[in-house]
Amino acid sequence: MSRRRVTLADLAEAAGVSRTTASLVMTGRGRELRISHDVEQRVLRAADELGYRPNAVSVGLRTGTTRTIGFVSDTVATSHLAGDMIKGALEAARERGVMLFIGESEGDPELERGLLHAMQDRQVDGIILAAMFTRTIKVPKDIGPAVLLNALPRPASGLPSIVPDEIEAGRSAARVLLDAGHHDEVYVIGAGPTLQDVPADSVAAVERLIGIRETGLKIAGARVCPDWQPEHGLAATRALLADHRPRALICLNDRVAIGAYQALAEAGLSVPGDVSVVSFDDHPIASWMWPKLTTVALPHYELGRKAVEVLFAQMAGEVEPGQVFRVPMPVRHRESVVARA
Amino acid sequence: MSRRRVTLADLAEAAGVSRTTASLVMTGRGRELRISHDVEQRVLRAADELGYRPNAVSVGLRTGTTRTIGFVSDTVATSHLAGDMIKGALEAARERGVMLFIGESEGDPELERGLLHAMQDRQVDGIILAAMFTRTIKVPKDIGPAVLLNALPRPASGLPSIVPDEIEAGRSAARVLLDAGHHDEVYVIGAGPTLQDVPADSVAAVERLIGIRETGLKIAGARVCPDWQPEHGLAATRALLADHRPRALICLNDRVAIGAYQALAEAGLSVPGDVSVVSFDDHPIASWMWPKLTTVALPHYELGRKAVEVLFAQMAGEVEPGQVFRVPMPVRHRESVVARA
DNA sequence: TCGCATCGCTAATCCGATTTAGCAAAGGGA
DNA sequence: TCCCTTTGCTAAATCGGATTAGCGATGCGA
Repeated sequence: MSRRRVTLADLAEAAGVSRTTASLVMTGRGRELRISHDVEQRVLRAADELGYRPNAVSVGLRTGTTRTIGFVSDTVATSHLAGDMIKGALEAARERGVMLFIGESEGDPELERGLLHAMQDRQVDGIILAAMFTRTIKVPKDIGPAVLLNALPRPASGLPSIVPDEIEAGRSAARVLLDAGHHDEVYVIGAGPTLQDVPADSVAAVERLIGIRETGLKIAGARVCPDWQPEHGLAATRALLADHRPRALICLNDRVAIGAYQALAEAGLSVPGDVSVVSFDDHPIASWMWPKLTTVALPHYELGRKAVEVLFAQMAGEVEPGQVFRVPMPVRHRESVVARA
Repeated sequence: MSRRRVTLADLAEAAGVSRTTASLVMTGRGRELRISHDVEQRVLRAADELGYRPNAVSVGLRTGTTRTIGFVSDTVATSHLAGDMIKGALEAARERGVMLFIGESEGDPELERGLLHAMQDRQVDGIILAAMFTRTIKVPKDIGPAVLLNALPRPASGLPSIVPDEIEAGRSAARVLLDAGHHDEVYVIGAGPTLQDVPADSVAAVERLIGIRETGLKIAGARVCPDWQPEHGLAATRALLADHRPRALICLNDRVAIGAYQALAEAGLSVPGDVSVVSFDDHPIASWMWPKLTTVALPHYELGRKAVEVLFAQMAGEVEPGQVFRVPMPVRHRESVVARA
């Protein structure tokens, strides 16, 4: 039904010129290569009439660049938490006329290799290696131009990294409470009080704690969670409330905060009247909770954008080997923190 | 640093044969074209040693098929709700050795055209046109092999569609209540009682209502919501409770149910003790609510898988023009429904 | 008028594979 | 021994562009 695609040869014939000339005009090198204004117009008009669009596969083969990048993640692509990362990458890519391949390795190195190969075979211009949770990863050999998103290379690899600025986020959370007059009776749920008391492999936990402590906020106590799920937050907060009467809680993420809300309600304590709560991540649920949760947001969208920007900057030679880009985590002020009486 | 890729020419030279022979062996047509076992082994060994992998761009140019498909959505790709759709598509694609381009049109037809062009220019073998919420869409001309995901073509277009089976889901939700002995005093929140009382353009609302009513469940009353957000569910349920004392609620999605929970709590009613609640979507939040919400799940993952399967079936000529595939919506039995005393 | 530069365009090659057509050598029948 | 197949492989064309090298015509200075 639909006619064969219009090729450069068709265009050349329609305009009555050689394929070379047609190509020169279409790639904008007409001026440079002394094609007359008259012929140029003829070609452009024909291109318009025929609806000529160059075959990107052919261009890719000839030039070696496909205006395509690969986005390989452990599972981020489809996660309910971090889809915005893809969105940021997608928009930054579109602005550059670049398409995105996506793939999920599910943490399987064999699968990851396969995906990287499939992408390299398709001549992607670069690759974004993304992780669901901020962590260190081993970088495959011969990966070509690449950046790490939400991840740091385990042995230094020279690849640039883009990560959320968790330490500053920790400071921000603490400052939210300090600014509200909470100088003591502040407890931490999810990790702490020492940097050893954290869920396994959690870069976020460690850095958030560091940031919190740097502000000088006095941490009255803390409860670790083996994992940051609502039920763990619930259990940890219940345990805390058995012996203590907090005036403020720093929950190490929003899911933990859900559990904390629950435990506080059980204990007959109101948020924020009796206890102020501040958290991290800005999971969508944070603005559905009641009262709405004040939280320090993971900037997924910005992380995704930045990854593409850095990838291109790197290909242009504008990035130091191993450079780490920290993306600020903004505070979402909502209803769960109130000034201390 | 990393050596130039190994090409077919390199392989041929290493094996001491012509490029033709090397190609025949590598594409498995050696037998057919009478290449001797000896030579075949020589080529295979060389390929293994050199780590030869065919350049997919070149193959794409020559054969016209790229083992690549495009996934274009209004916004589904990055939505917190439907990332699983991508995941299903991704896995089904991987099983077939196919890569996925993704793109988001954000509902902008101009942007959509651009994305489709970018994909067609890259010679994708087929396209999945996906929608965030089930709805009817206008299908662009000359789209080539394509399927509609979570969408139906506005003027019939011959393209196959994959949609969740919302009518059966409505029946399922009603049956959950009927099975628990709720034959009356059941109210609907979000739409109804008639098929005109629905949010604009909501296929889901209409079909869920149809299914609910088909079971013969007596709907004691209903409240429409302009949009299915928690605050609307809250308002609608408050309004309902002002005049009525329900024993069960069918919320038309989980976000509405959050609001309903809130309103019930305000009114001093417990779930499920006083009021059973059943809902739709199985948003992640449903299993975090307290008590955990019984809900009829949108099978995002299965929808995504099915889209890829149908796309390939269609290219193989195994699909009727305009065929509609309805994917079952399973009930997630949790804690919000209890047998009526 | 001759030689040379410039102008305006095109022929030919290349990218890395697949595929068609065909060639040289060996085998088989008369 | 001659001719015809069959066997086993390869040369060459092709996909759709980008790019290099170069060709004929014109203009200019000497």
